[in-house]
Amino acid sequence: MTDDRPQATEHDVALIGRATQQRAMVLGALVVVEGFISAQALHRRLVADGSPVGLSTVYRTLTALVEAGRADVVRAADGERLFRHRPGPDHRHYLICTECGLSLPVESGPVERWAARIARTSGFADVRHAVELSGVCPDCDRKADQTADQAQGP
Amino acid sequence: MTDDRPQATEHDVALIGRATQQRAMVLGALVVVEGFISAQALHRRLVADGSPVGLSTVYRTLTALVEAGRADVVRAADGERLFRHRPGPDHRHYLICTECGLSLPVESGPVERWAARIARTSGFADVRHAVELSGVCPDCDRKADQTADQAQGP
DNA sequence: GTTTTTGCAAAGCTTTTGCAATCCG
DNA sequence: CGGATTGCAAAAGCTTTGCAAAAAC
Repeated sequence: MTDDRPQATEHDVALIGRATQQRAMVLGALVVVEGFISAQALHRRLVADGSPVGLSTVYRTLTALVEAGRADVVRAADGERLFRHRPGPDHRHYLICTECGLSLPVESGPVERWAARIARTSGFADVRHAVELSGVCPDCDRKADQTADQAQGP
Repeated sequence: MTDDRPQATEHDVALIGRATQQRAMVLGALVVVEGFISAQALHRRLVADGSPVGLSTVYRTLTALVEAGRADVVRAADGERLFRHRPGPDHRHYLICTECGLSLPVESGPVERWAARIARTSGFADVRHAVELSGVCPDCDRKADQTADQAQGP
């Protein structure tokens, strides 16, 4: 069976308006992913899993989750927005693999302190920071090396 | 006369291929702006100034400048890309006013060191970082306060 | 029974690309 | 000349929106 998926859905979904099946499915899928994913990719997953949710609903739900503070959003290099379920209330930063999307929380104390200091000393109000670390994770890097080897001849 | 505009153009333009009038105009306009600006806004400025450069040329030139390290690019909240002429060769971070676009370079040593350490310890390859600080500059903040005061009644 | 939400299709955005005409060297 | 560059228009992506049908409370 396929019922071992996390489903802290019904409860959370109410936070963004009426509790509908679609919102529960979108949130459920987002939780399962455990990493950043684009609205379109999430929609593809839902459809593939036999949960035919409309793309606009996915967008609307994700936007609502972000506004409600239940999801984080970052901007990929190509401009796509990537969403991630936010389990706790803290503000974190991630190191994201540009190949496979794997995301790793990183220790962000120094950046937080740096940003706080700039906020204090700059005279600016309501200072926010967005920090995105990206790279190629060990797995993908290994695969890339193998491909490169093949390409230049065995 | 209107000849007091910075024009370190002809020389720099050569760095991205042939020195054409259009590229000189795009780079010239970007230098004059002294801050972040979108490709479309820059195009509007050029047209308004009687320099009818094609929008695609603006995009191509800005992209080339970024690749050549002569411009920085950041992503606005709405996904638009904002470009800025980079006078020196160093990699910098800015504090950008969300109201007026004013940008201030900030001291970024701590972030650089933090990012470098993550890169070293994570096992990821080719780690890059994007850091964006934004807020409301003192001028705009003052204006906003005045507006708020008026709104709630004098 | 009313009000919100959905889904589809169409539009909106920024950005990229194809290709003939044009310009630089 | 000959290849690089331009400009237009069309295409490509991601995201948003209008509106009738469906679902929630």
